[in-house]
Amino acid sequence: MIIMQILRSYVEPVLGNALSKIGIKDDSWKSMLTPSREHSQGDLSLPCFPFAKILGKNPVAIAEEIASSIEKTTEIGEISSAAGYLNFKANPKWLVSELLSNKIRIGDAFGGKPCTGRKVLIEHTSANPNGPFHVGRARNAILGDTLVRLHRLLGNEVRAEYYVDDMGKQVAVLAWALENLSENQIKEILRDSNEISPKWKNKADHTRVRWYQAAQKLRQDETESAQIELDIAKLVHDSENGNHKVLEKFNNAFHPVLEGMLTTLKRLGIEFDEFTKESMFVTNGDVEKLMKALSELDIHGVADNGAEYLDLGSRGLKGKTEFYFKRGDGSSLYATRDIAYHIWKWSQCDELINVLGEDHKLQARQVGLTLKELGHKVPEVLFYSFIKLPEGKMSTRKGNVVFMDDLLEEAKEHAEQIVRQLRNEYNEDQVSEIAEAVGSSAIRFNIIKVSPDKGFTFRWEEALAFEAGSAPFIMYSSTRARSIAKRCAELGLDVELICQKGILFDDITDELPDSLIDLLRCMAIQNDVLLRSVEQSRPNLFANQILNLATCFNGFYRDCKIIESGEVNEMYLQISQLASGFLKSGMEGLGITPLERM
RNA sequence: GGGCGUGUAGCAUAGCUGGAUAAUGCAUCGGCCUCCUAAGCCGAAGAUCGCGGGUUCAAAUCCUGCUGCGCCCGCCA
Repeated sequence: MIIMQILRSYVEPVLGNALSKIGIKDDSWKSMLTPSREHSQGDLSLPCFPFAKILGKNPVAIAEEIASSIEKTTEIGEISSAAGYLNFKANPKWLVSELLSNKIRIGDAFGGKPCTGRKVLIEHTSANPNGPFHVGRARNAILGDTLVRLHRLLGNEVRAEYYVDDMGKQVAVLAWALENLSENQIKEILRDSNEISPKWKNKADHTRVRWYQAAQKLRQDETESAQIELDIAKLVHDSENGNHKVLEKFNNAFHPVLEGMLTTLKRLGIEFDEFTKESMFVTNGDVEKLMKALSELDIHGVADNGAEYLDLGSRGLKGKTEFYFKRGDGSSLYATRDIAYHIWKWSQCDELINVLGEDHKLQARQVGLTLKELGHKVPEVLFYSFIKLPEGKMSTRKGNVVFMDDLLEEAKEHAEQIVRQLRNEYNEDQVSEIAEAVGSSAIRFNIIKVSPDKGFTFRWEEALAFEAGSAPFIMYSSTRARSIAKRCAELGLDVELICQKGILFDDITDELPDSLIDLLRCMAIQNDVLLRSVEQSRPNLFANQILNLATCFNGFYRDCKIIESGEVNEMYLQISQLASGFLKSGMEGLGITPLERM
């Protein structure tokens, strides 16, 4: 149930009537009737400037004329004009009764329906399993998981996928190193690098990455590299030809690393429904079939050594237009396998979304154009810009990197300090539980709240700021609401029963505090914002909504005492509980852990 | 060199399907805990929305040129 759309459905007929009376007959004004920019003026506004020319009148006068010709209704509480704008304000009493009517399923943009019937497949993260997450790589996982959660909140059936790169050079390097280098050799090769943190010496993503790094270093070393390159090339070649023994070796090499990486993500509330291995499309023949199909396209071309490509220039690609899908030796490339993967994904969903770093833009374009060429739909892609450090680009090699595991620990410790300071009555288990939730939620929110296409500079002070504008701020509002409900229950009230009662329009007082009305309006648009956030794949829009909701709740909390000298105001309690529910579902949508107390 | 993205108070950001006085947090200054959790609330101050042109009744928002920054332009992944 989308309240503001309901309001619109009441406004449009009366407004259309009024407009046709003064000579505006067509419907073009409908797109001009938009949510008010100036929040204090109304909920829906119509700028009357375009009518000025048509009617030969001053827009201010037109707005006034229309305003005075429309009668208030139960739903429309106020029609006013200001500076050429015609403003409609929802009747607060109507908002209260509508919101408390239990017709709205919290967090569900489509009212009573449990499901939209849409199957959405979201592929995100898919990081090469060769080392621990740093905050840069984690932006993908956090954005992707938030998108997954928001789609679920909307009622879509979602599958979260991790595409595992289990073949090719990167894994080959890791596998080679694990087989050929001893622990002592690693120590020697990496003697100039940072030591592994003792905290993570049992976490395979942190330990095995050293083998990977050592191998990378050796490969650059002139004297050693030739034979290593040959060895690795053979492994790569075998894996690409679907050699089971080699693929198993690769699997044994990266699997513990992937497990370690997933442990980190789990701590951030991120989980996957399915892992799909890249090698599957080689071993099941899909890639072979695909390359054959591509060879038969009009835009297909062959290089001197037999390598094959598509010339996408005629399909709108600029710059270098050749898109190679087959090497001279006949083997496939990463992008080719990715296309096979996409065709497979399309066979099991209605909507396909990929979360990719901005460095993949060209590649994604090539994949998209090729899919189109083959008669498939093009997936939607959420691109994000990279996270950098104040010192510059994040680079494991240069040691200029912040590991997600360290950030999580640091955030938790910081939160623990604050909890101990603020609530010395909590025991250590409580402190730890709260701190863990606060820490990981804050990290997530810090990243979600900024627009994906914006570059992001990671700063410790910001990641560890738990004030207004952060996840803990939202969590705090939510615990306030819960604490009130608990108090009411302690006073012997059946809170749930009271909330089910709703409230009759005529039983609502005419004088409602502004902050209460603000909270109502904020709740009224929540599902609209959710829908927009999902449609545009912009989690930051919804993050902002929940921040506003928390702020509005705090205002309501200030002005509307629910319990006053032992007496409970039932309407306030119902509104508080509704807000509590909106906060909770919103937090779940963002991956913020709701707490009972903090 | 070409393509894509980005530039908004001291800092970090929101707004960019054109519309009213450009919103929020941090930092700065001032006020609020005998009152449902002060991780909070209220107030003050702070912006030539990168620069120049254009379209429009109306531009932070659309178009165009310039400029700073980022990413990409492998028969790598």
